[in-house]
Amino acid sequence: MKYHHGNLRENLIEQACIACEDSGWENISLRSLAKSLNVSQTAPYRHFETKEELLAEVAAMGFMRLSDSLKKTSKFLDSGLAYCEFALKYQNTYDLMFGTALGSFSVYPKLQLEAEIAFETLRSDLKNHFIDLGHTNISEEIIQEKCISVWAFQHGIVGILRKNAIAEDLGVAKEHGAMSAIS
Amino acid sequence: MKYHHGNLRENLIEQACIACEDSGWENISLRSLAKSLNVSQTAPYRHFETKEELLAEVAAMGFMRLSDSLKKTSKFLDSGLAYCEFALKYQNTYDLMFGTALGSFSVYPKLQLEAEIAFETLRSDLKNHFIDLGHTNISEEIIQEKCISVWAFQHGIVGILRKNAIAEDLGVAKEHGAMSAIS
DNA sequence: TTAATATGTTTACAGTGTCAACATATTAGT
DNA sequence: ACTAATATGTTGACACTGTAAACATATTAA
Repeated sequence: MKYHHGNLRENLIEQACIACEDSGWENISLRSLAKSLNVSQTAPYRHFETKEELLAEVAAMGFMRLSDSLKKTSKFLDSGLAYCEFALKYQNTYDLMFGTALGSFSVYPKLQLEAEIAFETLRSDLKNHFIDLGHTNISEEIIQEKCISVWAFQHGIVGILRKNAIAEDLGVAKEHGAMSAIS
Repeated sequence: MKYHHGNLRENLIEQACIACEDSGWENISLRSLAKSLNVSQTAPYRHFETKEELLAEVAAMGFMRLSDSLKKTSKFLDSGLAYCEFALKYQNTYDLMFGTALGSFSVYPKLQLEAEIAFETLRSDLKNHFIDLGHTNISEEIIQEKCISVWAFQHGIVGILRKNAIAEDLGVAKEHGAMSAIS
């Protein structure tokens, strides 16, 4: 059950998650990761074919945590805020999840699965929200569509505002967020 | 007027733009860029303090081209489409412009300026759109706010859809885009 | 014409991802 | 229990990378 190191694979993911949030995915190096775990520089290659494969694992963990954050909210309108908070609290991880480090999610089944779970969480919240509002006969397609809108909008707001390219008033945008996209 | 190479600085930016769109900003290297211009590996450092400074220049060019694309549209509703088309046509450049390669735009005055010009283009289109619709007394603040919404939404849609994380039906989303964000 | 400055080169350092060859610990098959 | 297969780890190497320091020369300004 126990090989040389024990569970190098999980330890690598764990350390990579920390390193990612600490200093961004671009500054993660397999070599320093390996060194910090007292293991040779090429040891990670027994567990990941490439660095990107490890990063995909880190991103998947990010989606799991996002799902958790979303699940903690009771009302849908809080979801938007929770999403924003997650994105701003774990900026570096968020960048990995939605940035260009990884290609299409479909290359990494686990990552795709976790991303879908996060989306499903939002979708069911939205569905309940519509029910609460008395909109009872809304098709799944429309819910899906609206959900994409909400996600995209929140994602866009977060991205644009973090650039400081246009405006700094995040508070307004946050409250504005979920509301306007589903109006 | 003519130094050793002539105009190495502009040539570097030019080649970097091509290389970026060809293979992504992550695969740009100052060394290979220098080599392709028949110049020593460290020559670029006489014109850019760091690689990021060159990338900022490439991103600024991207915003200039985005502004051009937006200016070519006559009606506001076409702006959203033009934005989407730009983002999808110049994916790698778009990633540089909105991704995590550069920090806050304000570090690079020229980049910030060009980004603001692009935003202003969209904003004036939106203002005219409201006028066309008969909404005559809308405050600048609200226009600004709505404009951020539109941009963020389009940005979000592009990002999410390119991930294939949720849905593939871009056509729907594109048409859906500009409309719903300003409803 | 001379001094300052802009531009370019050579050399070097420390770091990277990843491959190939090899070593050994663990497990599976007989 | 012995053996073969496999999983895991190490060493060493290759070809890259950004960028700093020291030096050389072309152009411009005084």
